Amino acid sequence: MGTKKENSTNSINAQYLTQECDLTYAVCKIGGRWKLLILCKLENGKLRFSEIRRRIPGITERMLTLQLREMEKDGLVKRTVYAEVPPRVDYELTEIAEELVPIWKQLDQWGKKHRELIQSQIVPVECNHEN
Amino acid sequence: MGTKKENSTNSINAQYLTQECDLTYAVCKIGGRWKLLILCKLENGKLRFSEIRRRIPGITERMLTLQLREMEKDGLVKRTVYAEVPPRVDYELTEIAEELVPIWKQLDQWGKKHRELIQSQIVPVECNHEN
DNA sequence: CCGTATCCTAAAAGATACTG
DNA sequence: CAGTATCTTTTAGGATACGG
Repeated sequence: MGTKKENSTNSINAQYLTQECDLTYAVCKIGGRWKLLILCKLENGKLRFSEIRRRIPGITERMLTLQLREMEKDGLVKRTVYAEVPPRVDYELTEIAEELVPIWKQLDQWGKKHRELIQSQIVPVECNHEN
Repeated sequence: MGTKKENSTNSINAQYLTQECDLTYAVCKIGGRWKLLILCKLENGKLRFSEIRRRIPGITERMLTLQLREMEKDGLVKRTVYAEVPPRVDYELTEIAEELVPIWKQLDQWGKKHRELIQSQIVPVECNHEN
């Protein structure tokens, strides 16, 4: 105890961000493999821990917890614990996180477009007999 | 030789992307610590290797090369080599990468806003005598 | 000038078991 | 249900030296 560790993903934060450009700052806050993906699940309202989890195939509980905690700390999600048995916790976007919605929508669109573009280019040299 | 390695940052690519959502795909293409930062330097036109390098404090040649190569492969930057001595190489955004410009601009704006917001919240308990 | 090649460290992420 | 706690693997990224 006392040895803080395992607290932050995107540890770029500490050094590089204090005076760095806002883009780098933003990337550190919402970058990484999971964050945007988690946030976008909350786009339509509150979700419970297990609901988020089910919507993100492949994420472990540990990772989800880690990312959620970090985003809570960064003011991106609001965590609400209900004093019930069995326990119930839900997560929702904060105002500042809501402002990211258009960004990830565009990014999603871009991803789709890029993927299609790339796929149309990699027409294999040897013709695929499937078609 | 033959053992491919050290080829990809964001190696999430391989497995998770084939059928994954477009957002994850996009994150893999332009995520990571450096890519957006590099791309945005090219926003106003071609730049040489050394120029990019100078504009990104803290990046090593190795990292810059790695990221540029990967983005070239992914169709995000176009690399042009001039047969001169001393050698000259420049990089520019591809069309599909140009479409990211509004996205990183918004992200930059968001970063600025978030940073200010957070800073205004962390008003220290003990008043700072500097002001 | 524009990179590679090696070697290395530190994070991120995964597997698994356990708990209030 | 909603997490922690460990442990291990994998990957990103850095330092440095050298090369066409």
